[in-house]
Amino acid sequence: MSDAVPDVARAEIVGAVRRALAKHGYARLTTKKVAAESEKSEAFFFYHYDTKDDLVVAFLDWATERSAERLAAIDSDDPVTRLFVACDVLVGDYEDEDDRGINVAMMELLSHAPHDEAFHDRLSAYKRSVIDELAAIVSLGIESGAFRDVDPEATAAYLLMTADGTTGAVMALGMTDVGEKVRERLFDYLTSTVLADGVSPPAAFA
Amino acid sequence: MSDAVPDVARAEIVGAVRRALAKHGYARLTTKKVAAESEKSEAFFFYHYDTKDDLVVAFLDWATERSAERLAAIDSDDPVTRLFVACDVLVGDYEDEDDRGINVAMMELLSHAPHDEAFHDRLSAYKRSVIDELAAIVSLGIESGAFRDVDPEATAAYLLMTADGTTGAVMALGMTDVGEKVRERLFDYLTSTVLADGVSPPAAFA
DNA sequence: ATGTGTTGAGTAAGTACTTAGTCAGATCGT
DNA sequence: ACGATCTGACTAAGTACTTACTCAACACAT
Repeated sequence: MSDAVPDVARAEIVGAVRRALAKHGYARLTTKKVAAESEKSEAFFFYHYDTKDDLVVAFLDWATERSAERLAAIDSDDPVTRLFVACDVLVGDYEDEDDRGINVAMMELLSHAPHDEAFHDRLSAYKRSVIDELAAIVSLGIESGAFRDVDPEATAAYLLMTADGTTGAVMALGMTDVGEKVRERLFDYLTSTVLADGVSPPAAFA
Repeated sequence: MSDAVPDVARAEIVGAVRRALAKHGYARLTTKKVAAESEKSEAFFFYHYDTKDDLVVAFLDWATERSAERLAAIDSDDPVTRLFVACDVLVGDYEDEDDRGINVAMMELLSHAPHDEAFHDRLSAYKRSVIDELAAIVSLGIESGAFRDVDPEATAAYLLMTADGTTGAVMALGMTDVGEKVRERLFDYLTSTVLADGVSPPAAFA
């Protein structure tokens, strides 16, 4: 669909937007700064995309796709493992600088979503899909008897909101101590409230 | 401290910045748009504050103070009631348009915090103070025997992160259904994990 | 008269986006 | 085979406009 932009050009553009966002933030983003993050000229970006906003949307599409793929890539048949790993992925890795930049950028676009329809549409679709994905894991666990009979949708939403809030404080403000504590509580919650009696968390999340 | 700006002028300025942020977002905020939200001229704002950023910081100071006051204003001696009401306040009221605008604006400033030291300093101090406040309530509850022997700091951080994530998705994306579900789960969490055996939630939070 | 508050009319430095053109390589008629 | 022509990718140098911020001048209370 609408693949007017060649892959190699889009990769270059998305990379430059990503680096510029990490360095300056969305509010201070200019097309000049984007171009400065690549070897190409400023006009190069306007040759492939019509407006500055389209550049950012291209980055956002890439970022949401990447995040969705990371969730989908969890390769385990065990619902218990899948749920713990999924939450771990959603909270994010604040040691990794690239990851941090991408997460902060997505947050800034999220908070600008009320004023930008393209951001709003893409981000709410993304959040919905993550909730669906988590709810599917929860449903699977209930069927297999590993989980209690909780409401899958509500549980999924609850877990995602906790993860989102944590990435905000940790990635944007650097409150890593809070991040550690919340991660711990979150896994405690899964163990005590979602897992059925007698089921233990995966070894890595003790 | 540093009350160079008269109260009446500051109120006018903070109000105009608040309305401009609600209407356009931080990324698209201009001093012209701020002035358009008041009867005063653009130069009026530069007479009282040196830079555009100072105007936004004045708003941020007002907003964090307002939020902190709301938490502190909870008037109950019962730790159970105080904890439930505090969480209710933190998740926010997404029916109220003003409240929504303020919360979205604070979120946008939060996600810009990595690129703005003034934002970073104010917002991390604010988050810390909220965690402290919540932790104090939890400690009180433990002493009184109404709560289990949980870690006050970790529990406080966990609750705040969940509330923060929820306001994000709900206020910025309008996912009110998710908000309802999470609120419900959050109160369930308090009831089943924080409250001691036999202690019931306040009537309003059944 | 002096100081405090306020403004209309600026200005220099950006801002997103355009234009007119270069250039490498595919396609073509002969 | 070989030049002519076309096409998509790319850019240097703009353009029209917006931006944050300034300043001389005015109002008015003390």
